[in-house]
Amino acid sequence: MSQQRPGGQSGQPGAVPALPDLPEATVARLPEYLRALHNLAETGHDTVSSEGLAAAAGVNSAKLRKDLSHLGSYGTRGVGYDVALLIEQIEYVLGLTQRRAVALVGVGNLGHALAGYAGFATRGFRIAALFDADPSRVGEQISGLVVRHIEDLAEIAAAESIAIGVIATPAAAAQSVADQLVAAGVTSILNFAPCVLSVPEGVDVRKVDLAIELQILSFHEHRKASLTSLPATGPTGGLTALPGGLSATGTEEAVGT
Amino acid sequence: MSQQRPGGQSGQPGAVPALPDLPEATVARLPEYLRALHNLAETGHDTVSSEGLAAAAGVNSAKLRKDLSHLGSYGTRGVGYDVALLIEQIEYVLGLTQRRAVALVGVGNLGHALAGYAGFATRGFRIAALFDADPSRVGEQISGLVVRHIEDLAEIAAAESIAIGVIATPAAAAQSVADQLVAAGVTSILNFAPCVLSVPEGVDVRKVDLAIELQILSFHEHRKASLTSLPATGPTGGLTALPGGLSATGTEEAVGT
DNA sequence: AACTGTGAATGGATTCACAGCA
DNA sequence: TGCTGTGAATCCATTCACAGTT
Repeated sequence: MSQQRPGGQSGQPGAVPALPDLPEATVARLPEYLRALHNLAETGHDTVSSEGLAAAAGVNSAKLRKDLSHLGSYGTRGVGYDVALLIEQIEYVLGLTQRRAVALVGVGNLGHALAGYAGFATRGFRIAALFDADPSRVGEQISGLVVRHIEDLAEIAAAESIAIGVIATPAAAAQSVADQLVAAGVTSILNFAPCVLSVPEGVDVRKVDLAIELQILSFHEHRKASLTSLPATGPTGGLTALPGGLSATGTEEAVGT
Repeated sequence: MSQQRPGGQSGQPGAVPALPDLPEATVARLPEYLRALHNLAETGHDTVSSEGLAAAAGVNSAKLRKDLSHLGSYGTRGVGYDVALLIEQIEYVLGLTQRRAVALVGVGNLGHALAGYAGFATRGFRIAALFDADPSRVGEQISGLVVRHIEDLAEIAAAESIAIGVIATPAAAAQSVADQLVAAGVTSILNFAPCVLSVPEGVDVRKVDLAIELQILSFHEHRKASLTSLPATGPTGGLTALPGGLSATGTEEAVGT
């Protein structure tokens, strides 16, 4: 449990090291832990064991402990983790101690829904501005915000200190929008358009493609169907008919990314 | 390998070759390759090199070749891959030779958007029915479909051969909806509600949590900011606003990964 | 000459199993 | 005793580099 921190070892109790560089897989799970912790806090739990939190987050406990150990986080042996403290630590690491301003570009079908999505507001973000390229949409009011023309992006992004952009435009427009976001100083992009974006070094892009998620499920449907109708191994290549071949999506683990 | 084409044959399972069991990471990338291939086909390309396809899909060429080799797919050395053939192979493996019926539960903000999302229709899926638990929403017409009460789910799922369900309800309702989907014979679930679902073995769940995606980006923002400025600070219980908010100005020069 | 397919090497992530602390 | 934190072992994924094919 002894953790080293780069630069200074003041024995400040409860202090968190600067920013440990976490494995990406860990980073991707921290938000899920955070959500589970908030649930626990609301239901009156002050402490929680790794087993309990792992169950609430849909992972196994060894993974959870390893993830938290990367934070340098302290649980108490024999007891568990302090819920409130762990929430603080994770929120700090994720940079959620400030409410981050987000620009949303594209107020079509999906954009409308995102603009109204309460989950953003309740989990650390503030949609600070809406943009669209279609003049007939500019001026429209959505969830208390007026849609601005994309040309105003740079100006507003600077004024509102916007560092995160969400692209909810058609694929054809996405690269151009990304370029404009980057030019306006945005360094993180969440892209809902079904296309690859190219951005300069130092800009992070995450992609959410709804159809791709369904296609992955479709693969598993296809495989399940082919397994039930072809109990024995298929032709070609000496397949292993091992029962362990299934990707177990049991009652405890139901999530993947 | 004697991989036959899906072609106009019926979806009779006995007639098709067994599916190779692909690494999950490969499965998750195949839809992206497929999208890139469709783009290439539309722009008149008959063949494509691993280098070219990799660029279009946003991966490196070694990974792409390894992925495709798992399919048993044949490119031609010295030439590349046949675009049309590769599309067929990937669509076959992903189970997209049939248009799969999908049930969408929850027609709130997000549900509305999903119901109208053209990408589902153009990429292998048919939204066959909409459901909601709120009686005031039942009967409403969205994108040509009438919203049904969730109680009718089992009946309609059977009639429409629905094996895939999408949950776009609030978190509080999601587990109950998942149970009902499973009871209705659904074996794959795409969950947009921010919660962990528990489902029986054999049911696949994928989760999309929009706030989590932003929180992951937030982490990277935080890290970028901490690299360019402050050394070490942390919350010691009382939240002190972090020094140096964020200089949103430019600065796309900085870190690597 | 150009490109694929793949064994081998590397690097990450997950899991195991237990030492050590409350 | 009950639980965390962590080295060691294992598993999976990525990358390298080149043999082999057209």
